[in-house]
Amino acid sequence: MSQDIPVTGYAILGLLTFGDELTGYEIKQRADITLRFYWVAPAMSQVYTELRRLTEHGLVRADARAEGGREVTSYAITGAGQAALRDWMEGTPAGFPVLKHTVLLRLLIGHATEPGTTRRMLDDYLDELDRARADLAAVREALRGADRPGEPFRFPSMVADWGLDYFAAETRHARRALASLDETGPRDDDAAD
Amino acid sequence: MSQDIPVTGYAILGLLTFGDELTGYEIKQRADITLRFYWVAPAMSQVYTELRRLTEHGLVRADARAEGGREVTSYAITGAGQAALRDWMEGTPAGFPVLKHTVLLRLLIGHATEPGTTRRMLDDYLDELDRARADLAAVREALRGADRPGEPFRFPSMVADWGLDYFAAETRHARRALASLDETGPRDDDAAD
DNA sequence: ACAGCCATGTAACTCGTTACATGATTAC
DNA sequence: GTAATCATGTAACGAGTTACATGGCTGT
Repeated sequence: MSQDIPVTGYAILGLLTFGDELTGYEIKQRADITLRFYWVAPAMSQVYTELRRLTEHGLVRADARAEGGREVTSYAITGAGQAALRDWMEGTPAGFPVLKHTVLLRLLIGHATEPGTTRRMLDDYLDELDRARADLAAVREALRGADRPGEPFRFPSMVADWGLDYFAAETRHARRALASLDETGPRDDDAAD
Repeated sequence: MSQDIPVTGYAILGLLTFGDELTGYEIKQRADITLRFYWVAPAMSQVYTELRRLTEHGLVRADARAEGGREVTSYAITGAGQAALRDWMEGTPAGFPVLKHTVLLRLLIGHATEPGTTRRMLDDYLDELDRARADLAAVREALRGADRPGEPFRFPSMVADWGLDYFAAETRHARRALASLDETGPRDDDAAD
């Protein structure tokens, strides 16, 4: 049933389960505000590639219409698509999240550079975290009113709350790391060792 | 100075800053217990590919010797390698972590499957989290005694503590999501909507 | 004797990216 | 009129994976 579709394909399929018919362009936009936090923000070209594959497998239906002078194609999930998605969700082992955390990677080898570099990196990270937090918080707010059990945005809301807590935790960790860096003293030439 | 080296290359370079000369095989092992949590556990073949590239760029020195009947090659970071690593750490913008979180992705579209599937997934995730936590805790313990400011494992310890807190937070989030799923009632056929 | 670990690599392949290309519609 | 946004693709490429291949050394 569900063969040869990469996870991003299922992610796109998932975006199409919220009711609307979407163009590739719109899927990219939705991905940028949702998937981006937990999976990836796929490139436009990747979205189109994936949509073609899904169409070939019969998991989505392409609905091409002429809108003014240009061809616009919307995509809707098919019955087979919903079945494939369900199969995937039931039949795939949880799989541990993969974290590509450049900040932690660079903190790990912090001894290979000056403390100031590491501090600057952590400060930058705090800024970016705050931006991400604000973006996600806006998304979360937009879901209010339809986030109770049985309502359409229940699961997206749960995920958004999870993500907001995650960002909050990351902020705490980065602050703690900064504080720990200061333990040596702002200029680290006396108390070391 | 630092051109054309993928992040995993710098990660390997970083592993070589802790003093030892390592074989490709040993690097893979170290990566599996450290990098795996914050970056990736590269495939063996990838480790060798990267080592060849680093050698070509003069960032590591390959030290081949005959050990019994077989050729064993150890790698050590060079001065140029340390400079390249420092350049990379100073000159690269922080870059937001990329999270490929299949569990969150599937929770996001939880409405597309039965509640039991989602519960099972979260239960599995809790198990895996506990295993990962135990693995990382063991690593953390091994660093004790050399984790103060100025000591060699200060930064690895900071990162391990960060990671342990992260796993703890994930555990809380998964439990909260499970609790929230139960809000509808263990069998969800009455109070929904 | 045989399994499991140590050690090194090649080949084929896939996901996903960046760069490039095109053109229509909308907002200022 | 012109910039931004909507919309769709192709081509080249790179990082990283799995599968395959080889062989010595070590413990039981």
